[in-house]
Formats: sequence, C-alpha cells, structure tokens
Amino acid sequence: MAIDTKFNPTEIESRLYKQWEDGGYFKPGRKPKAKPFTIVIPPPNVTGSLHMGHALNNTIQDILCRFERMCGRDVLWQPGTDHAGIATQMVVERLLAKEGNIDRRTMGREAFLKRVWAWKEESGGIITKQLRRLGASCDWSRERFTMDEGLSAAVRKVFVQLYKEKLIYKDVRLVNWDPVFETAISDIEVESRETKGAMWSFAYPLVDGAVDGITEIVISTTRPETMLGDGAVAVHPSDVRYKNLIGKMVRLPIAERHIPIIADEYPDPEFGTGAVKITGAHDVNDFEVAKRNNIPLIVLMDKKARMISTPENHVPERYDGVDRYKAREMILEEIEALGFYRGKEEKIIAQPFGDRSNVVIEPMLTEQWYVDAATLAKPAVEAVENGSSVFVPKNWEKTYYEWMRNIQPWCISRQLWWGHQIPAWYGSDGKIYVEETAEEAQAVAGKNVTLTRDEDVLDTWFSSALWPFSTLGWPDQNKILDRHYPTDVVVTGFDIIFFWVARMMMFGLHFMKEVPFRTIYMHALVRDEKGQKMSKSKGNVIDPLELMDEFGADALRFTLAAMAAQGRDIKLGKSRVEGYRNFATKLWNAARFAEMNGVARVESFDPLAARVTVNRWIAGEAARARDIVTKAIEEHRYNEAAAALYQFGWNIYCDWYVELIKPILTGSDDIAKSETRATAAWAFDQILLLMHPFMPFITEELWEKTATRQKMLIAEDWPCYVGLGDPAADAEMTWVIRLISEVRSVRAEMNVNAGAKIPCVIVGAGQEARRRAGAWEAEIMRLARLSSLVFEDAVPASSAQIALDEATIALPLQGMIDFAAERTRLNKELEKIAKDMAGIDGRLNNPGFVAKAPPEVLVESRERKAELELMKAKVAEALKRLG
RNA sequence: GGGCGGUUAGCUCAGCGGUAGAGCACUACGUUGACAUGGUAGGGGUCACAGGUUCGAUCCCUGUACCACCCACCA
Repeated sequence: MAIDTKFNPTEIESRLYKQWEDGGYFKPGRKPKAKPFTIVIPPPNVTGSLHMGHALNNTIQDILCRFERMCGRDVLWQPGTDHAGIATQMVVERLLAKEGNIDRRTMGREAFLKRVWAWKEESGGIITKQLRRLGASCDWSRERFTMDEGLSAAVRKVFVQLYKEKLIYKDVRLVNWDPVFETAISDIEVESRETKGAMWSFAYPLVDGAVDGITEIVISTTRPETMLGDGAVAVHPSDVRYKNLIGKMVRLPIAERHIPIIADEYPDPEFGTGAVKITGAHDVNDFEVAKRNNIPLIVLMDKKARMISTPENHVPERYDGVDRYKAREMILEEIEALGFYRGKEEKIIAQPFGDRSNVVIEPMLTEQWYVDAATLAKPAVEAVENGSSVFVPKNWEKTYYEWMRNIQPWCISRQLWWGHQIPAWYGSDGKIYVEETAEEAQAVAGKNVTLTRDEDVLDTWFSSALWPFSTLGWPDQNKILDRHYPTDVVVTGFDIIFFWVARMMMFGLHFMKEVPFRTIYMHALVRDEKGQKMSKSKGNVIDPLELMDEFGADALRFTLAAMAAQGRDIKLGKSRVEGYRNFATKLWNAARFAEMNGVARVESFDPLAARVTVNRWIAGEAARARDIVTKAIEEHRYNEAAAALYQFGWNIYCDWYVELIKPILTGSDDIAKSETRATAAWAFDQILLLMHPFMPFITEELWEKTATRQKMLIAEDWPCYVGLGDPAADAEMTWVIRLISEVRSVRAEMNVNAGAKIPCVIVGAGQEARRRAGAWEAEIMRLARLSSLVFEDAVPASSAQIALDEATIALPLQGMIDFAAERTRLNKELEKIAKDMAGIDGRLNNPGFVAKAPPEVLVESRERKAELELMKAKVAEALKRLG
C-alpha cells in the first residue's frame, strides 16, 4: 500500500470513477429514510463538447451532490442531454454537405431524421464521457435525452393541455425570421448588434397637388428596399408641419401605388423629418401602426429574404428573386434617377442577428404557434416574491422580475425537422385538431376526415422547460417523481435565465403546482485571462480537457470552485490551475511523510483526549475548518470554502503542524509520540473528508492508501465535532507561531542562521509551561524559559539576561494579536447595547457609546507599529550579542 | 433609454465598518531525510475620483469618470 513518490492524476481518475459508478454510489435510494436531495443537470447539447462553462457548472453541482451525500441526504443528480434543434440540425446538414450528399430537402424528412438519429447514437455521447472525466457523480443509469419516448410524451401532453386551456394558440403576426435556417425564432434568440448603416431620405409626391405650397413629403429610412411595401406615411397628430396633409394621398414611386398620410402617435416629430413610412409587413413598429390604422400589410419577401413580385404586392418584376440587400441598391439608384432622392446620413444602427446563424433577422408576417407567456408568468413571479424559490445571488431576482413582467408571447414553432413535431392535425377544411396522437386526432375529427399533421417542430427550450419533472418520469406518477420533485437547487449560468430558468418556473408551476427548484444558483461566465468571452474565432478557448490532462481533474475543479465568487464573470488563467495542482501534490507528499513516520490511523482515537498542545490545537483547527467549509458550501460561497481548505491543508497542517510535530516524532517521549501519530493521521483524514467534494479523486485515492477502511470516502459521513477546540491551546499556538515568525524574520534580516530546530524546542517548552501556567508571573517565567530555549542551539549555556529581554518582547506581541479583535468585540457589544436601549433595528447612526470604550482598547495603530519596531530591534540586539 | 455589475499589489481576483489579503510573477537565503509541482523571509497598495455618515470607511450613502454586460421598436 506504499504511496508512490509521484502523484499521477490521470492514472487514478478513470479507475476511481469506474469504482464509484460500478459500486452504485451515484444512485439515489441508498438511504431510503434520508431526506432527498435533488439536482437536475442543465442538459448540455448532444452536439456539444465540454467547455469551461460546463466544467464550472458541473463542478459546482458535483460539490453540492458529494457534500449532501456525505451529510446523509439521499442524493439524485439527474443527468441527460438536450436535442438542441437548430444546433444539431446544422451539424448534420454540414456533415451531409461535406460528404457531398444531397441536402435535407431532396433527402426528405424521414430519411434526414434517420440520419440525425444515427449521428446522435454515434457521436452524441461525447459530452457525457467528458462529464465523467470531470468526476461528476450523476446517476447515469437515469440518463435522459429530451427526445426520448418518455420526454416526448411529456411534451405532447403539455402541448395538448395548454392548447385546450387556450394558453397555446396560433397567430399571424410578425416573427423573427431567420433567412438562413428558414425558420421563425423567438425574441430571445435574437441578438441586437450595432452595425454601420445609413439613413436615406426619399420624397413621396402628393397626388392631388400642392397643399399650402407643399408638394411632397420626405421620409427617412434605414431600409430603403422596404419602401415597396409601404402602406402609408405616418406623422404625429401634433406636428404642425404636416397638419394639413393628414388624409391626403401620396404616390409611392417605383411600386406606383397611392398611399395615405395618416396621423399616429408613433412618429417622433423631433426625429428625422417627423414623417415615417409604414411598412406593416416588415417592421415591428410599423406593424402596430398598420394594425391600429387599418393599413394593408404588403409582403415583399420570401423565406430566404429575397424580394418577390406578385400581382398583390405591386413589386415590379425586375425585383423578383433579388436579395434584399441587392434590392436596396437598385431602389436607391432608381429613386435617385427618378429625382426623389433627398440625401443620406451615415449612422450606427442596431440590427437584429440570429444568435446561431449570424445573419440579419427579417421580421416576417407568418402564422406561428405561441404560448401565452404572460399568463404563465404570473405565478412564476409570485413564487419568487413569496420566497418559494430563491435566487442566489439575490440580485438576479430583479432581472427575472423585469423580464417576466414584460414578457411577450413565446413563439414556439420552428420550421425545422429535428425536434418534437407539433401534435396538431388539419382537416381539409383547415380545422385544427390538437391531440396527443394521430389516432386520437382522427377519432375526434371523425373517420371521413383526411388529416395532415403540422410540419413544424417545437422550440428546443419547450422540452427543456419540462426537464425538472419530465426526467423524473412525469406524466406517469411514480415514486421518484414524488420523492424528488421539487428539486433542491438548479445551478446555471445567468445567460440562460430567460431561456431556461424562467420557463421551467412557468411550466413547473403550471403542471406540478410546485416550483421546480427551491434555490436558483446563478454562477458567473468563464472568460479568458483578458476577460473576453471565449470563442473559437478569437482562438482564446481554454479547453478544460487539456487542463485536466495537464494538471488533473481535481486541480481544475478546485480552481473553478475557488474562482466561483458571486461576480459576473470569471477570468481563468492557467497559472491558477497550476497552483492548485501544486496543492494536490503537497497533500500527496504530506501523506508520504505520514507513512514514513509511522503516522497511521488509530481506530478508536478520540481527538478530544489529546493532551499535547499542538495536537489539541490541530484538532480545534480541523473543527474550525469544518465549520467554515460547511457554512460556505451551504451558502454557495464556494470560493470561501476552497480558500479555507487551502489554508487548512497547506498553511495550518503542512507548514505548521507537520513541522511542529517532527521533533516529537523523532523524540523519545513515547506517549507523546503515539498520541501525535494518531492525531496526525486523524487530522489528515479530516482534510480528506472536507476536501472530497472539491477534489474527489486524490482524496479517495489517499483515503484508500493511508489506511484499511470500511467504506470508500465517497460514502463517508461529513465530519461533525462536538467539543473540539481548546482556547488555551489556540492561544498558546497563536503566539508561538507569531513568535517563531518574528524570530525567523529578524534572523533572515540579519542573515543569521541559528539552526533549524526552533519549532521543536518551543513546542516542547510550551507543553511544560502549560502544566504550570496559572498566575501571571508563571506566564512570564514560561515565556522567559521559552525564549531562552529559542536560542538553545546557538547558546548552549543559558543566558538569563537574554531570556528576560525576550520575555518583555513576547508579551506586547501577545497583546497585539488580540488587539483588533478585542476592539471590534467591544464596539459591537456597545453598539448592541445602544441599539437595544434605543430600540433601533439595523445600523446605528450615532452610537456615541463607542467613545466610552476603555481607553486601552482605543490605542492608535501607530503605537502598535512602534511597539513592533521596538520589539524587532530588541530581538536583533539579542541576536547580535550572540555573535 | 432602462437595468445590473465592476474599478483593491506588476497580472488574475478575494475581502467588505475595526492593524489591507490570496494565487501567479518578483527579490534574497536555504538545495535540510514528505514535498524544488518545494522551504524560510522579503519587496510591492493614498483599495478609481469627489463629497457625506461614523470614534473609525476599501467596505455604508450621494455624485463623477471610465470599463463591462443584459434588456428596449426610435424610423
């Protein structure tokens, strides 16, 4: 069982993971009587491979799951993947093109879908393998896919019910149309970007001649090509310039139609010419104006955003089939030639882009399916208001409210093939039958009706919205669902708060009558060292897999946890990962040290029974670390937990404790020796236990290597200490450490090498003094003895003079340690008394009482600094005398 | 236009009423029987700026300046 001299992460990771998974440690139901704890994974796209965001997201979830498991909860971490409609279809279409195959349309829907499924079976499991690599303790036996039969059934049921409740309906309105994928997309899939553009001005001549000497009206537009579809020109009713033009007709050049000048509140008289062309079928604002004023909607483009010429739309034939941007140039040329051109102004304009296709979205008038989100949002808002679900950090609630309270109908139909096909059938008369199956629809429609199914599929996020209950087996009632819904926490990045969290809230509440999760933990986004979003095009992607190869999964996990402060983004540098890899190595070597020094676990060892000061102290420190880590995880402050672990493991245990016990281990006091061995082993076990959620692999490995155990570490109980922590031992160790540091510092400054045995001597003396401690004089004597011993190696003959000097040095130091804490404590106490007396809650503006704090407490820090300087000087002097 | 963050060491970031912290980088000395993926010590900060509250402000309040992000229909 000897521990290798080197720690090799890759060697142990896959072996241990397999042991855990095969051993069934990730499955719920091991503790049937325990309180359940549930997390559903944010399902990664099947097309995806692990990026930094996933790594962070799943590290946090795994920390929680492992922690709660150790705390005795019955943990279910429900994994799965998302079919990712557009993304997947895109990948497969590209693949087809690359292989020189026919496109999907000529291939036909059925054949294409078969191809996608084949692709999914073949390459869809990459990301789940990578999650295993990270150590994620999901119950893989329950893995789900959003297009599984069960989940699809859930989708159909939800759709049908919402339709029957009139919360899903069809509507003809302007949608965001993606001309590359030729599908509608929802509002939040549109990204507005600032681009260079221009605003052109055209004149439309009045049909019936001049009014008040005016012969034309000048409009301004950023989209000249849409002038062919103008149905009116609008002016503000209060705009005196156009007062007498309202109701007159103007001639629309090129299209050669007559359109009215109307009055509407929409135009801003201050902006441009104050007159706006109204193109109802190609602009969201214009659409509203047109509806209000009964202006006809003239469709100009086809699904690829090319102009079309039809008898209805009056678009000249020469425009037929011309791309919208080419049409723009043509229009500009023609307008100029016709003499209606009135100038151009360069301008930065916001343009809508498809978040996946990177192409300008065209507002298009089509019939689509919508969810009445406003109605569903109400309970979802209330649930957060009344605390049924809580955001961490809290300030995301405001963003959530803002969006939910202004929510628009959610367009859920997509003109794609990969996804859940909408369970709606049409009779030849156009009548709609929405049922879960074709048979049911047929039964409702009657035998003689020929039904055709709606071709569209649902937005991917529709099925994701059901994820917290569909994965647990809904709509079938079952034990898992009863036991694990609502889930405890959802862990996610804020970028999908609207896409996913909000919709799960709406659907969860509507169908389960319960919030889908109690806590919504929003973590930051991972960026590169310069704070830029990682993207392939920028070439700044840090691949978590490469980091794991180089430094190990534990190091990566610890890094991510340590950086998961509740900010907005995380800038990740390799050096940080390297640092935590070193931490892992440090622990590995501490275990080797233990092994070499006969430090081994003693089954019946009780840290409370330890007598040696340093042992009592380390036990207390372990308890303290345990408390900090526990609290920090519970409050989702992972960086604090990580910091406490790092400090306890490296600073407290390795730097101080291990160094301080060396003389005991090599000394001749057998009682102290055996106690220390047992304590060291015990304390190291505590490190492994507390660290396991963060660094599961190395801790599990060392757990196995350092003793014969009943259970694997993953199945161990989270430590709970009663009565650990000895103020006397703490106080003594605190100033021992301080004193050693001071002496070392002075020595270093003076470049004196007084030997390396200081720590051992101090501790030995400290123990002895502890037994005698009591009266103040005794304390001084103890210090004196101690100080003389500090220089024992250097000055074999004892020097009483030096000893006394050192004593006077050490005492103010001891006072200094407690100075700040004491002052704080006193002020807090006084403030509290003041508040109680005045009955004030919250911050006290003018306590006044604080000024009455004992004067010795309110010493200026400057004096303290002077004391320190003096002390240093004295130590230096003492050393000088030693030569 | 609304909203949410940020500005702390050379770099990346914690902290958040009570003597300014970590990692990396840097300097010096050790190459000592766990560990050079180490050890010890050290240098480096008017905590963006200006006011205010307070016995005390990096922290709370108000404003200013930059930097990010999200949302929104100004043609």
